[in-house]
Amino acid sequence: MAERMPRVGPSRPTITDVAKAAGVSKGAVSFALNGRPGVAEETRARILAVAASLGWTPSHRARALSASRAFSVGMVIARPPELLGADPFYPSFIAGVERTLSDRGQSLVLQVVPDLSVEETSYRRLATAERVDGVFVLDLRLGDPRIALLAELGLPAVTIGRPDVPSNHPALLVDDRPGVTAAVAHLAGLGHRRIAHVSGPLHFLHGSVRRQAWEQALADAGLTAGPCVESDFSAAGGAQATRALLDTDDPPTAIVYGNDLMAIAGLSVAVQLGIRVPDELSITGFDDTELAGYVTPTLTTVRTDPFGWGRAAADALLDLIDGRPGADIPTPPAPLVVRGSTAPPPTRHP
Amino acid sequence: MAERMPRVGPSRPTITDVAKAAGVSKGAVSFALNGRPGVAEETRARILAVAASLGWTPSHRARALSASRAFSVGMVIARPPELLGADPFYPSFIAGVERTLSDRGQSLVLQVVPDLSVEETSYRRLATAERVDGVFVLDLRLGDPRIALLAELGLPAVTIGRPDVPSNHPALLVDDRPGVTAAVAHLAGLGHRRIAHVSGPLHFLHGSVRRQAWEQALADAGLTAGPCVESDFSAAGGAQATRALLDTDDPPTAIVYGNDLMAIAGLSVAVQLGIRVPDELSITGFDDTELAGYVTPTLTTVRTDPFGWGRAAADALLDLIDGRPGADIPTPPAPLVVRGSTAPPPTRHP
DNA sequence: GAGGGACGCTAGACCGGTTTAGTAGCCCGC
DNA sequence: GCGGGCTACTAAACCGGTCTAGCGTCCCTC
Repeated sequence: MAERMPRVGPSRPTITDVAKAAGVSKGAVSFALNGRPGVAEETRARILAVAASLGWTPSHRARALSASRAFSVGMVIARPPELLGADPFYPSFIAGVERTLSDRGQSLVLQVVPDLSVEETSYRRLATAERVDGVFVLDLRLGDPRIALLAELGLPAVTIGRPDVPSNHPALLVDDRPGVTAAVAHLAGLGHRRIAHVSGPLHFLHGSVRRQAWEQALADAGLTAGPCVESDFSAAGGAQATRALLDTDDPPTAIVYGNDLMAIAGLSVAVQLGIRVPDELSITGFDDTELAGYVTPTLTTVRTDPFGWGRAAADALLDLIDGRPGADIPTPPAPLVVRGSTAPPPTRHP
Repeated sequence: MAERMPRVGPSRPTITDVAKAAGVSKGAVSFALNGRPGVAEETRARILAVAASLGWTPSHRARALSASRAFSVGMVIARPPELLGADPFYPSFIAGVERTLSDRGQSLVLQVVPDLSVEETSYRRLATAERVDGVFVLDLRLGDPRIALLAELGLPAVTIGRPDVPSNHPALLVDDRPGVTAAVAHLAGLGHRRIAHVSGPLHFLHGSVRRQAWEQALADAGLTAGPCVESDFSAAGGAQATRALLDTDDPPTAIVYGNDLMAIAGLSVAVQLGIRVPDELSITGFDDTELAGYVTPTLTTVRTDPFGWGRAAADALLDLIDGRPGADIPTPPAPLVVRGSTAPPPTRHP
């Protein structure tokens, strides 16, 4: 491996060059540039002027080595690539993270791995090579093994959602329950009695929490739990689950989906089966993706804020890394956005 | 800023620790670990054994400083966050990039900026802080200013698509034309004569190239260019453009969209207007996103391979950084996937 | 007028690797 | 028996910053 590129021109000025040009020592330059006391105001101004005229910029690498800091945070996404594209969560979340990071001079190191089998390796690599100062933990799972792994690695972390195993990481408290509860209450209020659910994978905390919220909301409304199909947050899975739900003797009059992608695919299945939405079947999603407002009928769904979560999570992680451990961060409950895909159920015996 | 974290336990072993434990010098350890000649086979084995028993792992930071390499590549995405999520291109592309990078021990530094006004700053920051060894250039624009910027910064780069300004960066030759041509030919073959286009922003190379290909394909089929509406690759834009096209005296019988998202939104608009697809209107997309197969009717579209492009682009960039400049990389033409949204046009005067 | 700070700065260690210059030891040939 | 070349290794410079110890100098104080 050719690790050394041939330097083309005169290389960038270093702090030593600035020191020489200003007639002071390296240390003085470092102090001046970092705004530390111990340098006369006049000297500081001169040093800054020289640095500017030389076009000096700090070397990230040297600072990283010297300060034992990577000035970067990491994120490991373990999803098969074909699933990754369809879900708009990550791009929005990352955009939010970046907003905070660039404000604070840090950067994001992203790792995408195809599945859980290499996930641990990926975290280990980030940690042992000291490429990052901390990580985000997303897509929490039941009894998530990453909590122990991160403790072992001594890597600061912020979880998105509160894990169900003891952890001392600050958590961004994303609670999906109010959204699901609102959706179910909305449907129950319209008169629905058989309200089904198409969930995400139940080993995911968000998959399982949404499912539980659906069940609880039904109980609260005095309804018996309708059928629930565990799916995988994909369009294909949503379509398949919908077919399974509708192809029964006593199909539900409403389906609460774990995310928009499955809901949109389910909507399409209903159309294919000649079931009119929302007249004969009501549908709700979760996420409020852009497309939710542009399908027919438009999709009633729960509006989440991955961008805002990304910002908040990044702030929390950087504070933690800077030695200011914070408490868990609350997020506002996600509101239900009522659109065209929900309506009163058909009267049973017209 | 607290740049130094309190060290909790005994810190990780360094190459010096290994040297001491093995009774040799630092240099010998470095040579042994890097498989260089000049170390007796027996000594090398002993050093490796000691390193392993101490749990030594290389420090990325130290290597970066010493080798004047970041061992990272960068990617700047300039899109408003709300648009970023809807388009599955980037996640898939990044997944492909990562596959190559992790194989080759590099990592990806991602920057997301809300719009073009801060794009230049973002590239400059990556370059001047020497955070990355090279970058990908995506979403090429007409007369793209980044080509000159990267030349000024001396930053190795690989473009996705060939820019229309002179550049000495290797390009991943993504040609959207065959896909669009196939779509138009398919429609013309079905008997369509008025084939419209909803394009992406024309200042983007891919937006403009797809539009030109549509125009050329119409000419090749002996048809006059139908109406074209410039849109923005978003669902909202696609819906609006579709309404504009269909709300005329002589609406097209087919619409070729610049991407799937606009096509799906357009499909929905047609349904709302009571226009049956594909009986009264044929529709084609571009991308073959997951949802394309799960809307009703299923979407005829052009299948692109962002994952494969990511892999190839990353390989090319790393080769370039390693001093092995490569030629432009061809990619196979994107095939048309014929599904349910295209059919012969209605007979004009039944 | 001597002792004691505070200030302003310098010299140099340090982070953890890579890499070059130099040296000891060995075998070889003439 | 001695010069020459090769092998295997050591010592130390280097990458570009941060940070500590220390040293004049000036001013204040008693």
